[in-house]
Order: sequence, then structure tokens, then C-alpha cells
Amino acid sequence: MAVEQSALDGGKARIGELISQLSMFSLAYHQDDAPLVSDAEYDQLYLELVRLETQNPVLIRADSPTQRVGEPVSADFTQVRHRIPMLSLNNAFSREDVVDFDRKIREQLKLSAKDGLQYSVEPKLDGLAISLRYERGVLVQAATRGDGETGEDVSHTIRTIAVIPLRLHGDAPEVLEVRGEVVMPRAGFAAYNTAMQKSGGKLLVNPRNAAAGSVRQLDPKLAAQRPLAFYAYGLGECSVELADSHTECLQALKNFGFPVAALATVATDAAGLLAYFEQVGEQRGSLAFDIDGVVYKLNKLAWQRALGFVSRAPRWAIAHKYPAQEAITQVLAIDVQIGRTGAATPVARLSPVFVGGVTVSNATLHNFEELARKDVRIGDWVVVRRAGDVIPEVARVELERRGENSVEFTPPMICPVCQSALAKNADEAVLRCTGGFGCSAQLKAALRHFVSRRALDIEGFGDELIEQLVDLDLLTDPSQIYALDEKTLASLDRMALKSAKNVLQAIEKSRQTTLERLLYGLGIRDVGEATAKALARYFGSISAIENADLAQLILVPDVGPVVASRVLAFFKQPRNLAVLEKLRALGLQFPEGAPQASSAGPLAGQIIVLTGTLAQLTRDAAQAKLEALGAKVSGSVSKKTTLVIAGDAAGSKLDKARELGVAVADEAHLLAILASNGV
DNA sequence: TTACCTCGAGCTCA
DNA sequence: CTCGAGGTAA
Repeated sequence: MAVEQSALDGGKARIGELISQLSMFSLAYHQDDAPLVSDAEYDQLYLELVRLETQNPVLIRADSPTQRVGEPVSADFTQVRHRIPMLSLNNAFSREDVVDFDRKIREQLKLSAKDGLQYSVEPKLDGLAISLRYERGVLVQAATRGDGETGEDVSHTIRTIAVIPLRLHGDAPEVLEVRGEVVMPRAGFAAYNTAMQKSGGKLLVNPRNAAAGSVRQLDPKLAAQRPLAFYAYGLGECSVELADSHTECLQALKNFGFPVAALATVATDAAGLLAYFEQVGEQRGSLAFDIDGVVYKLNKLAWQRALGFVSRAPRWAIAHKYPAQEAITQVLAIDVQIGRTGAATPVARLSPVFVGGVTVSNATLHNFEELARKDVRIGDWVVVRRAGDVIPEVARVELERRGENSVEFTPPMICPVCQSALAKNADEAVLRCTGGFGCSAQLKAALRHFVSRRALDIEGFGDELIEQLVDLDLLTDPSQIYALDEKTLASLDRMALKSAKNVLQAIEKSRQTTLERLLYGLGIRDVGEATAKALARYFGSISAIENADLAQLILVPDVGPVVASRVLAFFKQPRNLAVLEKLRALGLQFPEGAPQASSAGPLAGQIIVLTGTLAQLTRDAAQAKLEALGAKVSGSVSKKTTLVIAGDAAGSKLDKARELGVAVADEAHLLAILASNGV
């Protein structure tokens, strides 16, 4: 105890010393622009401080430079727009995919196999993608990938990762965005779990989710105790040209002080790529962190720009994935699930197995044809595979282990939930329950959809509540939500007065809604958010849609004969009309207006196509703005197209436009159009 | 599909 | 303390 105390005192004194030194140096550097020590010396002192503090968390002082964002962030994470989107990569699963990738690049660059082409190759870490923004050399923001356009600000936890420089080493550009992966090294993961086991804390299941979870903590102090690492692999926005090639770019990142995966190297042809894949594959088990593949990038940045992008992924890079991990387990049962549209889906209930970092106990069998093809039977031993694409699947049956008395699974004739007949439409493979809202499974699914965020958005109206209300016969269709009272709600499990009041308030709030939310919420087949919006705009009111015939419906943008017939079918059903009637009677308000069939606006009649990457606006934003001005934004160039807006690295659509002699303009022109119309 | 985080609220036991 | 709901990531 005495020894421990004195060690603590020694640490405390040293920490005080370090903090005053570091803040002095930092002041001299940032404010006086006159560094007192080299970057390396600064970092060494800083790392010593981090080490002391992690060893003795009790000694962490609020004014320590390691604690610059010491306080937990409040409530929600703030949204961050990525100035340059964080794209995803296309995947290669086979040797052929890789050979194709190489061949297409050579074709597009018009290079022969002999020409000097180089790929930068690196392992693909299995963690959480992060973008770090440095302004004048200082880390100002860290954000998750999100949907690629917008992520969450997680600076408070990212700053606690010791290997991420808070200040760039050497000459820093005005703006530098570094992209990389936050991972939890296997050793750290194991050590953390051992410690947790001893202290009786919660164990982490796999390093990837552990890393992601740590980053999303609100309290940076907790995150700081998680053993996280970071490896840089690319750039976002950057105010200067750092390099000509990806390899040089990685070197530059290294010089700025970032860890870069040691296994990064180069290859010159498909054979080289495949050899790298094999080589890394052999080392995979002994690496410090999990990887799920390797990444190949065309090295020369000028050539990357020349190739550009296909939809959301660059043409000049590909992720080559290792085969999905497999495990063998037993089928305990085959259940039939009834979805919102009544579709019956067979689901294999499995004896839980740990595969690819998670415990799998369910796997969809998609439909009965697939089930029959794979010939899965209850009691069979099956190979379960979890590919990188998340959804586990039953790969095949271990036939040699099948028992003699196994019985083939026969698709049910009646709905397992409501006993109505299952019917098969002529044009589709799936069986559907004919029970409608009389089928509690369909009703529950319809209700879940109705209250969901993008539909009526009734907060707090969750699965468990729906389950109870339907089972107690308190809800027989969505309209009945608006007839619920406090007493009924409060009588349910885990619902006391406070919860009941909250739910009721959320229901009240949803009474004021919009036509498009209602249309979407009704769950008309093939009518998603976009179609609901288009219908609402075109017709303006429910009654107009109800009375429309097929020919009229087809006139709605993006509605074809299939969707039109779905809408028609929906409004032919007396049951649906009755629900609408009741919704109105119970006080649902959705403003209805005049149809906007003939779209007005300064750009009315224009058909505009966007292509390439826009720098100032997102695709969606540009489209929304143009549509607001009455233009139609189309996905492909045709004779009818009036204008093509070409961003960076525009591809085939630009060629097509030139071919057809359609007018082409750049982003600046687009912005000018918008500005002159006051958008 | 699973794992993780956060929040509010209900439940349980002292 | 435990649960349900809501959200994110891969």
C-alpha cells in the first residue's frame, strides 16, 4: 500500500510537470508560431503523459492536453457533412472478378498489358471508417462515415486514441482530411475482456463492434479505456496536392504522423494482386487486427481521376474479400413468417453458433423454392455462412449427417398465424396469406410500418406495444390507434401512467400529418416514400387518387403499369376505404390541395440529367432544388433531355450527351441557374 | 442480421 | 437493475 501510494505520488508529480511543459510548448507553437521543441520531442512527452494517465486514471487532470474534450457530449451526436463523400468500394469475391477489374482498367485507360501500370495494395481492416479533419495542422473534427454524405461528429472519443495526432507533424496544409479505420487490435480486445471477466464487467463480443461501440460512447473517459488503434488509408478534402500516387499519399500521411498499415505495398498486374491476396491471407490469422479482405487501388492519382466513378464507388479501386466464414450447426425448426404483404417466408431456427464474430441463430431461407432446392430439413446439420454482406445464410446441408427418418419440409397450405389459405399469384413465386388485417402477423407488420418514422412517426409506439395491443384485440386496424385512451394503455405491461401519457402525446402529434406520409404509411404495395410523394404531389388529395384510373396513374412521374395497378387494387378494397374513412373520422389531418399535374416554375418542361461528382452540392440536393423549380431530373440521357450537368469525372452519360447533341454545362452553370432563380 | 450505445421509465428490493 | 425503444454500423 505504501509502495503503491508513493508510486502514485511520483506519477502525480510527473504528470503535473508534463502538463505545464506541454501547454507551454503548445502555446508557443500555435499562438507565437515559434516552436520550442521538435515535433518528435513534443509527441514523446505527450505519449508519456498518456501512458501515465492510462496507468493511473485517478490522476487525470481536467487541464491535461489529453482531456481537451474531457466532458461527455450531450444528447445526440451532431451531424457532419463530408465535403468529399466517403464512398464505398465495389467487392471482388473471386479470381475472375480481380482479373476483370484489371482488364477493364487497362481497356479504359487504353493501355496494353505491358504498359507500366501499378496498383497500391493494402489490407482491408475490419473496423469503423472515420474521417479526421485538420485545419492549419490541428485536429478540429472527427466524423463517422454515415451514409457517405453525412456522418456523426465523434471528435470527443476519437481524440482519446493516442496514435491519432492532435497536431500534424511537419508542414501542414491549410486543410487536410484523413480517412482511415478505427480498429480494436486483437491483443487489446483480449486483454480488455480478461480484465472485464475479473471485474465482472460486460464482455465485448467482437473487435469490430467493440471499436464501433467505443467510438459512439458519449463519455470520452470510457472510450479512452478501450484499446483502440487507427490506420490511415486515404484523403478527403486537401488544400494542396500532396502526391502523384496513392503510395506517395500513404507516405505523406506517415510523415504527418499517422499509422499506416505495414502490409501496404504495390503490384503491377492481376497475377500480382492475386499473389498479394494469397500472401496476406496466409498471415491473416497472425495479424494484430481483424481484416476482411485486401484493397487494390490504381496507384497513379491522375489515372484514378481519368476513370472516375460508377454510382457510389470508384472504378479505380476494389475490395477483394476473403471467403465468408462458415460454421456447422443444426436446424432446430423451420418457421414460416408472415410479412406485411402477407408473404410467407421460411426461416431456419438454428442452434446458436458463433461465426464471423457474431452468434447466428436465425437464417432466412428466402422462399419455398429456395428451401426445396437446398433441401433443408428440420434436424439437418447445415453449413452456415456469414459473408461480409452481413446477412447469414444456409450454404448447404451436410447430407452425410442426415438422419434416416428425416422428412422433407412441405410448404404450408394455410397461414400458420391465422389459418387463412395461402395463395400463390400467377406472376410471382411467393405464397401469400389471404387473411389481411384479420391475420395478426399482417396486422402487426402493417402497424409497425404505419407508426414508423418515415410514415406517421409515432414515437414510443414500439414492437412490444403493438404486440400486446393486437393480442388483446385492442387494435384491429391502424385507425384504431387514434381511438386509444390513457386507461387502456396504462393497463398494459411495462406501461404505467407516464409512458401512457407519452405515447398518447406522440399519437396526438401525429394527427397533423401530410398526404405523402399517410400514403406511405398505408402500406400500398410498391408504394415507398418516393412514390408516395409523387402521388401526393400529382393528385393533391386522397379522393383524386381513389378516383384515378390506370391511364391517369401512369401519368405520374415514375409510376408505371405495375405500381398503378397496385394503387388501383388498394383503393378497390372496401376494407382499405373503411380504414381511411375511420382515420378521417378519428381526426387525422392531412392537408389536401389542388393537383400539381402541370408542374409550374421557371424550369417547367426542362429535363435535366446530373452526371459526375458535384463539389458544392450533393446529388440529392441538386435534384431537389431543380425539381423545386419545376424541372424533371432524369437518370439517363435521351433525345428529350434538355440539359446535362457534368460534374467531375463524368462518364458515359457525358459521352451520350455529346453523341445526341444535348447541351452540356458544368456545376458553376448549375449554381448560376439556381442563384438566378433565388435558390 | 447482430452488436453496441443511450435514454427514459418501470420494477424490485432494501 | 432491467427492459423497451430508437439509432448506427458492418
